[in-house]
Amino acid sequence: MDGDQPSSRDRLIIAAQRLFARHGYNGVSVRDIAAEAGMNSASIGYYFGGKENLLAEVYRRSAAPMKAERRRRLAELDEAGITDLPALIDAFVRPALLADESGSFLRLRTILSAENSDIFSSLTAENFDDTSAEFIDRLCRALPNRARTEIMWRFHFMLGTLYYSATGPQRIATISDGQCDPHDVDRLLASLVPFLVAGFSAQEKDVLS
Amino acid sequence: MDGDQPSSRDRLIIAAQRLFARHGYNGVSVRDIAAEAGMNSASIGYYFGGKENLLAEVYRRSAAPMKAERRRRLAELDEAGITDLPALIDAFVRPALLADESGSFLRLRTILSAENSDIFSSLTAENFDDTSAEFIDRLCRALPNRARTEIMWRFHFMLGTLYYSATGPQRIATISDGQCDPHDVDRLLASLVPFLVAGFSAQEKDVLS
DNA sequence: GCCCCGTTTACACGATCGTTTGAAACAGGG
DNA sequence: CCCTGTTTCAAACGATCGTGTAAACGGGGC
Repeated sequence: MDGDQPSSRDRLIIAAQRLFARHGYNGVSVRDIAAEAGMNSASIGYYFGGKENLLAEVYRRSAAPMKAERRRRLAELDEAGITDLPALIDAFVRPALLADESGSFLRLRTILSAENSDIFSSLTAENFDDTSAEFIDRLCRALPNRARTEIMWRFHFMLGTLYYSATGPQRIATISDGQCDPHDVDRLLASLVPFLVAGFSAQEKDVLS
Repeated sequence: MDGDQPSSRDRLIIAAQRLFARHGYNGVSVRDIAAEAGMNSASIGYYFGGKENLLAEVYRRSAAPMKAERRRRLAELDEAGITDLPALIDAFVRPALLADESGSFLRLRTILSAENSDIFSSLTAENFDDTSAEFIDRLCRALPNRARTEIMWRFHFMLGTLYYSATGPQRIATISDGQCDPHDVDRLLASLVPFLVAGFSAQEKDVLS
């Protein structure tokens, strides 16, 4: 192991990531974060200039590896010439659930989207709009006789299954008496990917609009 | 129209419902709620004894019509002898999105699940566990050669698509340049129900576990 | 030795939080 | 009209919020 300790700045980001994901943005004070990191509460003003900037830093820090992993898997698919739907969906879904332990970043994003929708939308657009567009393009290519609008709806539904698995895991665990554990990522994916593949492949119902 | 004005107590609940759904629990102060209802902030202490009790009241008040509508539609199905999957899923999904304008109750529940997971789980169990079990039973009957565990996973995914449609609607609207509007409930359902039907009907992938 | 400068600390500021209080305003029956 | 119980109000409570400030710390270059 490398003996380098994380810098004070990093310790703050890590502590904030954990607490924000657990209790939301408004539910955590700068004093809480500083205490979790073992530092003085004024240091977050020193390093980031304020609580909001710390949040932005947490968001960027967490989004980066997830984006990178998605890109890596896409490149892998390209190299192997694979274009089938299951592989594509897996390449999108798996990095989101593996990015950090038990998807605490997805949880953070869900909370932000509800609590601070203005801050959230700008952060999301900044960090994810390009990746999403890329995946929608590929989905359209994998499903050539589905309308692009319909694909976008289904992409939207897929995001829902992803976020909810990270946000509300205790619900399914309760209902199933512990038989379904959303923290077991491999088991979750084994059910989620076929579910999504079938959903994406569904015949379009004739809608009036 | 009936000339009865809503009672002061009801006005507070309605105002709280709106604000909680918009900004979360921690993001709204009792003074905000009182102002929205046009009353003094002390009245929420007078009527409910505290902010948390007001939240519980809001939750119960919002959950009731949604539950009732689901039951009504199920009874309708029973009466007509309908047991097919699309009708069943529609009976579960539609009341959630129609219960109040643009699913603000789903939004509230998502926020609570993330912000105050302890309060939330008790409220959810109190208000929804029976309904969920009922639907899972019916899903198992409609899909007799799928394992119950798998059905529960897919039920979990369905909840995700529901909640996310209410929580993060702006995302899909942005990505699609406004072509997909999650507030258009009919259009949303026209895409969502076939998606879910296909997902529920999917072949099970052979999982090791 | 000394100073310098990036870091960390303790502390105070004004604002706002949830809640409580006590009295004013209100209603209706005697 | 007064009495009684309910509802509303302004004001204040102690606690905690995010932030700013100024002093103390500590290791490398002179």
